[in-house]
Amino acid sequence: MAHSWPTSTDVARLAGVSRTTVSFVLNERNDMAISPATRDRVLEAANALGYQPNAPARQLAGGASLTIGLVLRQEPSQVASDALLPQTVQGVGDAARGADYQVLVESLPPAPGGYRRLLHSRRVDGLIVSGPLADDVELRRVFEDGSPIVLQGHATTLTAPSVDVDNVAGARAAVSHLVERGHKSIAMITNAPLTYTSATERLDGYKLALREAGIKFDPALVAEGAFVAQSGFAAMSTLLHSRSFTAVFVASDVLALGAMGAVRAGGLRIPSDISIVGFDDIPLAAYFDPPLTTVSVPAYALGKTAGNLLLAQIRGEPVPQRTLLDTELKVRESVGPVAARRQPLERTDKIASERS
Amino acid sequence: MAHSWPTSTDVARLAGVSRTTVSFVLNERNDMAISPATRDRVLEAANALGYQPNAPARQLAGGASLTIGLVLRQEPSQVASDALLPQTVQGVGDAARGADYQVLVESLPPAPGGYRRLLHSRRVDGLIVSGPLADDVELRRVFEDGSPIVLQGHATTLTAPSVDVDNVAGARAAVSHLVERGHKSIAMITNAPLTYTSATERLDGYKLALREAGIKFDPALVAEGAFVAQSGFAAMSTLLHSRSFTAVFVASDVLALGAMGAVRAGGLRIPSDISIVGFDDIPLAAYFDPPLTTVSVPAYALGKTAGNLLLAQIRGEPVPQRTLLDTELKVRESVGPVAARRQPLERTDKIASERS
DNA sequence: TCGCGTCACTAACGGGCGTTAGTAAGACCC
DNA sequence: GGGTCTTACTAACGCCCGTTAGTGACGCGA
Repeated sequence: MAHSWPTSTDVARLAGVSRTTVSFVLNERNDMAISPATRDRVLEAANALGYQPNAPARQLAGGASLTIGLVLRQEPSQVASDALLPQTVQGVGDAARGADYQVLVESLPPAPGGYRRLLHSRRVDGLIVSGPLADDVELRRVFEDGSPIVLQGHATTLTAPSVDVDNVAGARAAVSHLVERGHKSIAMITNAPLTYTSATERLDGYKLALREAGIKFDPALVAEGAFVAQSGFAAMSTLLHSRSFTAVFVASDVLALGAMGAVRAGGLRIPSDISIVGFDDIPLAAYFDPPLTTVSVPAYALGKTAGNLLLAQIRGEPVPQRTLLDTELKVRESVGPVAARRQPLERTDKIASERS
Repeated sequence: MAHSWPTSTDVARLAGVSRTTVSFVLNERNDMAISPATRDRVLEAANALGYQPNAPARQLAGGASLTIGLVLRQEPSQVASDALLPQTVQGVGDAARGADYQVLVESLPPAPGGYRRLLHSRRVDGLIVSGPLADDVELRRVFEDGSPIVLQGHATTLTAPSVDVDNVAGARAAVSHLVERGHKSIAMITNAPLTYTSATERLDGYKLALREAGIKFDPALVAEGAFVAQSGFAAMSTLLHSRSFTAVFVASDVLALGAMGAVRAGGLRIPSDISIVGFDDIPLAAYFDPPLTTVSVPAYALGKTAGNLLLAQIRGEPVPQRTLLDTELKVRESVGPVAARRQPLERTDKIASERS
């Protein structure tokens, strides 16, 4: 089917030199002297043939794979609703391109031996692992074996370098913003189950801001969400029917949109009845109704930083164990002054109904 | 840094056989007779050492790269706001995994020689190219050279196999739905500039539905959008101030959200004053206010189909030149009966202002 | 006992590249 | 003009695997 493309032997023959000379010229090795005339002849020949070095052969000869692996450990439903993923992937890609590397994306290999196969078979020089890892024994083994690895977005017992956004500080800023506007009764909807470190960290930031404001933490004001808008809708419905509060910190914009729907379904208005602050600043957040005040996550930078750290590690450079990127509070229109205290909503069945 | 992992020689030594025997056993070749006892010894040894064949060496010995390339040609800003991209990538990944292939993602190499380098250097066995290609001379050359290629989402003059959603039928269904509800004055906002085939196809579907309904096409009712929500906001503002209509077909959910903001900014309500139908059915569309009636695009299937077609092509099987996937109209709450005719809005400066 | 066929394996090569060791040719010195 | 030093190159090996040709052991019928 496909042609058999030219090899360095062809270039050598055309230029009338040995294959070794071709290799020296093309790899720009200055420790070996090549006359300018020969050099030009070789380059010209390579150009004329459209020669492209055979990557696997090159790697076999002792080089690197020039490829990094990006392993997405999250569930398919999670990645589908992860509005920041494209930006992160782009960041990784740009970091890679800067070092002439490629990116191999492996979306969730629950199969045992997943990492090992990739590294071991020399397909990749290192791995960026994103998503929940909990106590991934295999990953630990691979890392302790000396393979370059960068964790993205999740702290673990692993001592591998990790990159994440400063979830605690971001959540704290979000809740402090509500406090500054006079809110004292502030609920929270988590972005994920509390087995996810990003969820616990954002919860910690919430608690911290409350403590700083002298507000007592009330566990009943915290509802657990999970990745998709529907869970934000459900969590908000529950909160509205069980407790009274004037503001909510929803630790994910996607869930915040669902939560806003639940607020409306309850006949309340944002921000006059309920104020909302989100987290992530997905591209659509500025177009919610009302535009969502949220904590901006530098998704592109997250990917780029992870990529650069991995590349540094591959080059054998020392790398910090934990890198936290700053968030930024984007103030829009979903937060208002504190509303009059109200009673929890009455139960009505239709409110909690799902949407397609 | 990283260890030097076991090679097939190590396995052979441990099993007390030759390297060739190891290869026969591991590749399950039945044209060569191996005693069960030896077979087991080899497998055991491989297992004990955690042996993993060296991919580049294997490829050099005549095999394939077992990798397909996914080339994203769209602008960074486009991919950032492409809410369906994660699903598409997952589809491609699943198709690949089924054939023991990996996926190499190359996000937009505007550099000349981009495709060639990838194919030519034997890094990938084939390419899925998504995004605008217009008249990509280089891609044509590569394809005519016999390299397996699948185009995703864009018709061109190229005769390479392509996969796309049936944009015309989808748009037609969307607009027909509005017609059925009694609308006769229907505007449209395109999802992208008309140099993009997906934009012209959706426009064609719009025209087709109008013609079927006996409604005259009015170019002044069509505004051009471009990928991001802001452009939907701007296009809608323009339309509202220049023309009178009762419904809009916005050929992208992301833009539809922006458009909805413009409608509200004009003091109008959805669907009582203006009905809206979107396109794409992004995960958040069901949580817009009101929930958006839209044309559902099977993003995952799009990726999976593209992957499967490419793999078939790599295997040398015949492949259809054009594959169109069906859309499905999701009826939600953004379309109502036709409202009373009204005059265009008065010009007010603040309405067209940007949002951060 | 020889010839023949099967079984179970081994030796050796090829793939394309990087690289080390080595060689011929010219320049230079006394 | 024999020796050393530099310049400009080449021959040959290794990376690790798949694969083809070949070999020795063995059983069996004539």
